Amino acid sequence: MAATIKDVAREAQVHMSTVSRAFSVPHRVRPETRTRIMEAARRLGYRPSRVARALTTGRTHNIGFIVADIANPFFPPMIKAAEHTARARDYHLFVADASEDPAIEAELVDALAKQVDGVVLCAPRVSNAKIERLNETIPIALVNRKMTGIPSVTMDVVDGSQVAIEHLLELGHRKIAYVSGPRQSWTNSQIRRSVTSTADDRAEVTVLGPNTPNEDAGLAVAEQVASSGITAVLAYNDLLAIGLMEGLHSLGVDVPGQVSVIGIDDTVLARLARPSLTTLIVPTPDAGTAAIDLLLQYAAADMGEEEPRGGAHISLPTKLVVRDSTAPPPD
Amino acid sequence: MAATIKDVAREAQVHMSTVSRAFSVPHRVRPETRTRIMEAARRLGYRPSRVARALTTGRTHNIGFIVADIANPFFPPMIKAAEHTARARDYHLFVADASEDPAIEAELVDALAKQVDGVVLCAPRVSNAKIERLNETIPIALVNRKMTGIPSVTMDVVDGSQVAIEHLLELGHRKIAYVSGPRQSWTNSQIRRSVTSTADDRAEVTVLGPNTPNEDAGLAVAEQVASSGITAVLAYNDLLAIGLMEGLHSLGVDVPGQVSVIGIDDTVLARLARPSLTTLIVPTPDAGTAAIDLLLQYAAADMGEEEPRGGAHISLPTKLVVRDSTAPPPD
DNA sequence: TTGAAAGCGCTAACAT
DNA sequence: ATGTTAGCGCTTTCAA
Repeated sequence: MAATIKDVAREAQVHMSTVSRAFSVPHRVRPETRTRIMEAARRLGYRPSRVARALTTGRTHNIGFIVADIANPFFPPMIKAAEHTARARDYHLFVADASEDPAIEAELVDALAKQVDGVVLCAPRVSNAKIERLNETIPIALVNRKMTGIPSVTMDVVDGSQVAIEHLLELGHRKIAYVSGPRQSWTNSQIRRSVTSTADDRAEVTVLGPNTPNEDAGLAVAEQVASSGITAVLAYNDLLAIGLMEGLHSLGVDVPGQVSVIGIDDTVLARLARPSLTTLIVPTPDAGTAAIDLLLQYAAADMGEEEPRGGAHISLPTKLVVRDSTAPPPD
Repeated sequence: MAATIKDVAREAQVHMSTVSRAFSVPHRVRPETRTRIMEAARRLGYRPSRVARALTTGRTHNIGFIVADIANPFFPPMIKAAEHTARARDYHLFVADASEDPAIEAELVDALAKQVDGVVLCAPRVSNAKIERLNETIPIALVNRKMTGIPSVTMDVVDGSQVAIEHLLELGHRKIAYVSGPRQSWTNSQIRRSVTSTADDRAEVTVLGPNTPNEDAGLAVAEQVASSGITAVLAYNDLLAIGLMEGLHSLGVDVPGQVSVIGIDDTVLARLARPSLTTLIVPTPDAGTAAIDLLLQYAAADMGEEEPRGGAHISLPTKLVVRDSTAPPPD
């Protein structure tokens, strides 16, 4: 059996509360006593039990990190950064995959609520109302969704898709499609709106979707694109864009010769695809880090350490990277 | 404040121990009482505290899942499957990223030990001796490493790389290189050995490396490949293979015209790369699932519920998928 | 079938 | 600066 605080106390000839202090408020115990305790702890291989600690303090030092789909290459860099940041703050990360399902998402929050100090919801598919309700149980931070009263970090896709559309316009495209993502995605609605308003009367915009944000869905939408006279498309993400390119390729439609394609996210795939994909760089690692910090700050406030502020919002800049999938439209 | 077992007890007019039973051993409480309790619990929105439960039972219902690099596309599908499997067994997953660093790996196990029932080490970089020692603290299961006395699941890369080399041999290659992965990787040594013994005296084999298993390292090794008369290479993983292809491309070396390249893992990238990458399919999701089940089984035994068996080992089959990066050598 | 009581490992007043 | 004590929310003997 592993050593407990009691064992250390006996070994160091002090009371257990002194051992406790030595670990949690070191400066409140005499240096010599402290070293004696630390020595004893080391000899016994003692590590404080975070579980027991959580029970008394009410803080678990754990964070829930819920994503729509771990296998979507958009998320891993974000998870990685979040995990590193959390660890640097002495927090551990529960990672859970909601399979793009709002119900699972909510259930996951409930299931984790009792053993985390907060949860970050990445690209949540669940409704605002539900998030509101969940946030009453447990502090929540959002990534890729903005809600008043809840800390959140988003990527500036409004600006980004505007830049993307301008790029297409400059190339001379006048029939543009937006290959939409999931209906429940906040980002998706932001992009759609931005695309429409940017094109305004300078180009005709068709919205294709909603779609599950994966390659297969992109593949499936190729036919519509090919048969509609569209010369350029912006897709909700790289996965859809790449699927679309494959679909167009097998339909004998040349990219970018006949149709230009732009993705969003700049996942590893974008650079590797042929033609390489023009896409929007979104700073996913920064988002992961920012979300953790925001949550921790918010959760601390929630514990009464300071006034809750709630509504902090961080918007991260995006950047268009032009590669080989965009060109002027055919004559 | 969230409802506790006490609140439910009061609401249902029973003693808290009865509530406890209603949740953990339902059949040991009278049906009517049970429904009354469940009703009360529902009304109060009660969820048992896993933290408190862990303190008494000694089982946290959490699992640690430590990978070398979350951002390496090899891992996400495995993490996803593991998380789903764990959840189906009522377990939550701590995911941690060891950054390919043995020291961090060990530290992570120690840090998590107190709040998990076991940890699965994926592609561990840490030494056997250290794993042995860690396993005394907390049940461990291994992925991509075989050790007597510790449950593990590996991919059959010995067979796989044999098949890969035979493929190259059949195409007529006689000067082959193995672009090695990290020195501490068990899989790496397995492959290296298998490559050498398969080629035997039928081809000359050069080992290039060790290398960090990423694109940059692959890129860096291109020059050596180009200048050595090698006509085919098997790489430790897809990342290295793809980096190598890029490197060769920028050196003006044609793949597969002048040099054939084979990867391992069949990550999403392999199909997308140009030329598309011939590679070994390894069943990462199955590995994730198997690891969780093995660990849980082992951990249960460890708690005295049955005789510990320890050494279970599962080997998952691999399969060569031939794409466009392999061809006969130049005349 | 249910209740009473002890205790899991730790922290946090409070007392000394 | 350190010891005492109560208690976090739950499970688990032991009694009734």
